[in-house]
Formats: sequence, structure tokens, C-alpha cells
Amino acid sequence: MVGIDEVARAAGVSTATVSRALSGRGRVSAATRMRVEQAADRLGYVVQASASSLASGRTRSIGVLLPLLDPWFFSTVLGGIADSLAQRGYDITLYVLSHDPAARAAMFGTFLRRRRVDAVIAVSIDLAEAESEALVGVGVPVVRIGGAHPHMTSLAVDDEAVGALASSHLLQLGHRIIAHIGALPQFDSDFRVPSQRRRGYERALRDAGVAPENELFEASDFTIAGGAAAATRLLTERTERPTAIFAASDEMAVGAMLTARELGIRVPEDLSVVGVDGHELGASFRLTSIDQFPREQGVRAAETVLDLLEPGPTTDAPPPHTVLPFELVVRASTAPPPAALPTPPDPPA
Amino acid sequence: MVGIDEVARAAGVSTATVSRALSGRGRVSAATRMRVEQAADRLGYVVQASASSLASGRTRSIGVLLPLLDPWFFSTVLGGIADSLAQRGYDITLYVLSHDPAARAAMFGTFLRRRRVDAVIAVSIDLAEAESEALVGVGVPVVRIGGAHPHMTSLAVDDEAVGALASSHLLQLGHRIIAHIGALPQFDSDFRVPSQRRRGYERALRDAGVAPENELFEASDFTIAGGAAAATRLLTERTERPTAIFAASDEMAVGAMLTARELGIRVPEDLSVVGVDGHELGASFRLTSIDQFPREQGVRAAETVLDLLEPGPTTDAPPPHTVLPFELVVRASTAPPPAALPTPPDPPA
DNA sequence: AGCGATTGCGCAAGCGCTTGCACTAACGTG
DNA sequence: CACGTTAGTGCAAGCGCTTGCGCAATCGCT
Repeated sequence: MVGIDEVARAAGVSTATVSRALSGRGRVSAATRMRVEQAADRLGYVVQASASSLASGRTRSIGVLLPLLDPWFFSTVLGGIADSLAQRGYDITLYVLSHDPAARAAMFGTFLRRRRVDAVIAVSIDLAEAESEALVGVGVPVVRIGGAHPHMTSLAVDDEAVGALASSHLLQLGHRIIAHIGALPQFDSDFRVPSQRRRGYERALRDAGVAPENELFEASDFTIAGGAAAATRLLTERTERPTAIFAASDEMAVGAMLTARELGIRVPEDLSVVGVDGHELGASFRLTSIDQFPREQGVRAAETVLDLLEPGPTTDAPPPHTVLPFELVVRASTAPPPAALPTPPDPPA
Repeated sequence: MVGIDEVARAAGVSTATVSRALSGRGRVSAATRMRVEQAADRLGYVVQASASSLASGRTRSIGVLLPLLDPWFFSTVLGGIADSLAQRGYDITLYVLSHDPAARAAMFGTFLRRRRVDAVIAVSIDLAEAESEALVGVGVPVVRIGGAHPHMTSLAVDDEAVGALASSHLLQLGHRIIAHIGALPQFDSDFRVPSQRRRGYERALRDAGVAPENELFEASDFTIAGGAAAATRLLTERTERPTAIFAASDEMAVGAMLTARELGIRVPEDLSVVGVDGHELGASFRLTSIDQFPREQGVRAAETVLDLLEPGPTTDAPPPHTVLPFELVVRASTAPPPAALPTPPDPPA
């Protein structure tokens, strides 16, 4: 393996100059820099991460902390992060949080404390108090996607507004019996997002003069199958069937659509369905959804974290909290409710 | 930040002993080890990755190279890898290969050569000659998932057999006009898997006395929308409509099912559909599929790579090539073809 | 009891870089 | 033209660990 001193010899300078030329820190004349770069290229020299980190205290790696990997949302956010960081020469070290408490403790107690990363991006993780402290205690900047925290820069969509927007869309179409598929409690401990969406849903209903009923809420697990199961309960167990379902993720919304089909309930004629995310599935299913641009979220988180580490002349410290955009995409899964029953005080018969 | 010498002082031993006690290398008495561990715990000491790596040459990190992140298959494999490695105390450094040639070159030329990882797991990547060389040139063990290579340990399902099994299933049901949705050329350059599945499909057809037609092949992109588009062409542009479709991924198979529904073609009465992967979607759609246990693939790759790095007494060198299992899961998307027309020589009308 | 083997531990020399400081040369200024 | 600045480079001291080697103590065997 060729080291920095070989490059130094080849370029006729000291190792100090090679280091400065290749890292861009400290002054080096243009001519020298060029000679060094050429020598490095020719010899195929690449600086060794551990030596560089030990000496400089910088690692050129960002830790990304995720609660899960296979839901489309997370892998898409991660994709955005990975692309952006790679462009800037940063590696990414992946930490997937387990549900197993011991493994989880090891993550915060050991893995993250090895000083392997310059900063951490925590995606949609609702941390326990001790975990937040541990994360802050690692001593590197933390950028969160989803939810704010006093000691962390954060980016988040206003999930209550998302829930309200989805619900308002249904209300405006004339729906009054609107069910909601949200998260099981154990999911809410990972990312509090779902309960905020639910709050938005309830607020929108109340604002429209509709009392949210507990019976119209079903908890699920953010999978298609889970959404289907929840929808089955919602659509079969009540005498008065909901005319619309707002699901807290596109996967669950699709599950609900599948259930409806199985039950012979037409979408959108008999049942409207709205999801959240902007999932690839959405277009194929003609699903009305609230797109929250997950890939962009990843890109922005990456940029934020890099601004934090390398404050440029233009973008200094990023704002401590950024509100991310979202957008209602109306497709063909929502329509006015079947009978033209504009808010009957009581169902006639 | 507490360092090794503080722990040494607290435990009343030298730093050498602390290092040995905590790493498990070299001899330390049980009593001393315990004292050191307690001191380390009490002080919250965690060894600094860069210093340890520089001194030892080991990084306790595995590089994972992926072509993409959002297809379910890849994120699921990654999840399996992440879990297994975390259990053994290894970090994972993620390298997502871009299609952009410059970024791709940087990946092999720079990122992977920083000596940040002890080994690399390359998932379903069909590397260019130069890239393979670069990867081997990094000087660390490489484990591949999918496809063999002379200088890399590999795990792979026999994708030709997968293709053949899917096709045989359809043939045995009596289908004779079987279409196949495979990969666009640019996908095949990333992971050659699709073309092998196609070979299996063609072989099975020929073995059954059916000549595979080029017209019955459609190239797509492994997404639901792509599968739907491909199916639209297959189901509308031919006079003689196929009675079955074998799609090279579950996502594309689901797309095909959606298209069929839109066209009023019933599945499985009028059209049988088979996919590959074992996607979560499969169960919800009652899709007959070939499960290839992607999460397990990740787990096994992780175990293989660790065996390579830490040859235990039991499992020495892992075999250079392991064939992975797969399994036909028959659900409700396949059935005998509609009319009982057992291989008509010519369509009657 | 005697002797080689083994165990347990410390010393100190690195691992391959980065960077503060010192130094020289070239520059701008009055 | 003398002097303070600034630019460009090298020297060498680390960064925080690991590990080969050496030594002493203990063990197992005859």
C-alpha cells in the first residue's frame, strides 16, 4: 500500500505539503498542488481513513440512525442521504436500531461512541430520554428528520398538518364517517409521527363539526398486510360503514384498497382512501396521497449536516428547525361519498 | 473523553493490559479482566475506532456495496446484514453505487480504498472488469451475493433454476403461451440475475416443447409501474394473448396483476402470474412467487464474511461458493389456462 | 526438587497521518 | 531601501491505541 511519504518523495516535497495539498487545508502553491495531485494519482494514493482521523479528529463519515430499513420511506430517505454524502466525499456508517433493548443499548452505549462519525442523522426516531442524552453525549452534531429536540438540529414535516390536510380533503368531498388507520403503540415509540397525524385528523374533523370516534381508529403496522387487516375490521365490524379511510402511510392505504376490492366495495365510488408518503405504489394504484418527498428529506438532511460541519461562506449555521414541504396529490381513490347524504343528523334508515 | 490510560490507572494495570482485556486478544487473568471491565464500564470508556484501527489494522467495520436502495429486495438484504453484523459488534459502512460513471469511479477508486473496512459484501452487483479488479485490489475479502467470481466468496441462488421453476409451474398447469417480464439492459449491467432467470424460462419452455418467442418478452425496470406497463404491452398488442406471465420480480408481477385488473382480465382465471422474491406484497396480492428469502441472504452473507475474518474453531474458511435456497410459494395468482385448449397447433379462430 | 513450559503483565515502539511552529523568500509600503 | 507582511514549505511532535518482546511467577512433570 502506497503511503503519503511515497507521494512526497515522488513529488519532491515533504509529507506535510502532500497532506495540505490533498486535503485543501493550509496554503500550498498551485504548482506544488498540481505536482502532488499528479504524483498521488499516478501512485494510486488514497489517504488512510484511520490515520487521518486519528491525527485530525475528523472522520469524513456520517452516522445514519434508522429504526427500520424495509419500509419504503426509510430506504428512500437513506438513498437521498447516501447520494448527497457520496458527492461530498463522505462515507456513511449505518446504524439500524433494533427493538431488542440490549442491542439498542449497545447501539447508543458502544457503537455510536466509537468516534467513527463526524455527525449523526437520526431518521424518524423517537428517542427515550436516556437515548437522547447518549446521542448528544457522543459529542457530535445531530440532525433529526422528524420531530424537534432542543439539542438537535431538525427537519420535519408538520405531521399534524399532514393529518389535517388529508382529513380536510375527505371532509370537503362531503365525507363525514372517516376512519383512520394509524400506528400500533410500539411504532409510536419509534417515531412519534403517527400520533401527530392522528391529532391532525381529529382536529380537522372537529373543526368541521364531526366528532372523531375511537371506533373509527385502527392501529396497524405500516405494512400493506397490516393496512388490509385494519381495513377489514373497519369495513365489516360496524353497522355504519365509513365512507372514507385516511391511512397514515401509503402502504396501509393500499392494503385498505385491496381489502375494499375483496369485499366488493368500490374505490372511490363506495369508499375513498387517502395515504401518506408519496410511495411508488401510489401512482399504480391511483391512490390519493400526501407526498412528503422522502428522498428530498434525505438530501436536505445531508446538506444540513454538512453545513454544520463545514460552514461555508454562504450557508452558515443551518436553522435549528426546518419545516419540510408536503403536498396533496389527488388521484382516483377519493371522490364524494356514495349517497348524496350531506351530513345527515341521523341516518334515516 | 476518557482514554485507555484513565482506565488503566483506575484498574491499576498498564494500558497494554487494558487493551488485551477489552479486546480479548492475548492473555489476561480472569480477575484482571474483570477489574478492567468494571473500570471501563464505570468510566464509560469505549475504544476509539480510528486509533484502534491505525494500531491494529482492523476496523471492525464491513463495507456493503449496493446498486440501489429502494427496491424491497435490497433494503431487506441490507436489513439482514445490519442485524447480524451489529450482533457481532461490527459497524457497517454503506456504499450505494450510482449510475453516474464519475461517482461510480470515485466509489471504487477512492471510497473503498480508504481502508475503512475489513471486508466488503457486494450485493447483486455485476461489476465491470476494472471494477472487479479495483475491488479485489482493495485488499480485503469480498463476499458477493448473486453471481460467482474467481476471487470472491459468493452466495447465490441459481437464478436459472428459479426461472425454470417458475416457468415449469406454469407449464405444468397447462400454459403454453407464457410471457416473461425481465430487465432492461441497463439493469442487467448492474446485476446479471435477470438474464439468468430468462435463460431458465427459455430452457423450461424448450424442455416442454414450447418455443420461446421474443415477442413474449418484455424488458422492464423492476418497479410496479414498470411491470404494469410491460404487462399492458403483452396483454394488448398481440392477437394471441398470453395465458400466463412470469415476472422476474414480485413488484413487476404485482404491476402485471394491476394491469390485468384494469383490462378486465381475471387473475388467475384468464391469466396466471408468477413473481420472484418473496416480497411482502405477495401475500396481500395472493401472488404465486418464488421466495428467495432475501433477509436470510443478508444474514448468511454477514456470517460468511465474519467467518472469513475471524475463523473460529468450528467454521473455518467458508466455502467459496454457496448455493442459496429458494422455494415456490403457490398462492392464488396461478391456475390452469382458461379454455381447455391443450396446446392447440393453431388457434381455431 | 529441578527444569522447561506456560501464564500474566509491562515497556515502548510504532501504526500513517495532520498541524503548530519556525523559517525563508517574495512582496508591498512609505 | 528598510521593514513589516504574507505565502509557501519543512520539521517533528503527537493523535490513542495495539502488540512483539522480555521478564517474573507459577505450573506440570519426572
